[in-house]
Amino acid sequence: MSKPLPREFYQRCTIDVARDLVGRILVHVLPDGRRLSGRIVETEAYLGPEDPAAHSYGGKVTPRTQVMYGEAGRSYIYFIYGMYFCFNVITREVGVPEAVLIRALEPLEGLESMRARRPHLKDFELANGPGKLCLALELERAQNDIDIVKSDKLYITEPKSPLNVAICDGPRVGIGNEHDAVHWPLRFGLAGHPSLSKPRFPNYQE
DNA sequence: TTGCCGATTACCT
DNA sequence: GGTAATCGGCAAC
Repeated sequence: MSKPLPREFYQRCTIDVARDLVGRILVHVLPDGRRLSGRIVETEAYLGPEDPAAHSYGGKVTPRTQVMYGEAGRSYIYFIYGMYFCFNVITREVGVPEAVLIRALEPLEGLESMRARRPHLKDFELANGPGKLCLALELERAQNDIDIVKSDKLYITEPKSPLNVAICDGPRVGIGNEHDAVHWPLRFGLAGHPSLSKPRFPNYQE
């Protein structure tokens, strides 16, 4: 098994973590031995009490958001729109409820499994959105609040061959119209990658 | 290519 | 009871 990124990686400034996670590899090894993985091509930073788009806005603590106050390097998976899951990683120190949402992957391992579940999709479309990547990697409630620094089943690691591609940024997706948080450039992506989610990054010219 | 809409449920007020 | 860090289908342009 390749080495998970260390706790220190996630204990830094959330914006830096979000940008630095782009290009790295998310791995999920299932109980039956199947290995599902993909290159992270898009992320978003969520900045805690002062971020109107964060679940932890205003320092809110609920059964759902409790994980956000925990240790950096744990997973935060929540159920949304009655049908989908979203996968996040907790950042910063204990008590500071910030996280990075993983928004899109380029599928790398386990393509047969992913195609079998979504036969009508092209390979690059199997995980090009936060809900879709959870379907592709089979991430759900059971994977919430896992320590992805210590786990050998769910972790993020360095790619064998890093891509030398520019990282673009833009406003976050799906967070409504309140405040000027709509415009904060907290979304990061591998410039021009086919597996980026919709909508397109506005400031990136292909 | 863009935009609207319905699906479906946990969570919060 | 309203709404959400979404997706896929379909209509219109």
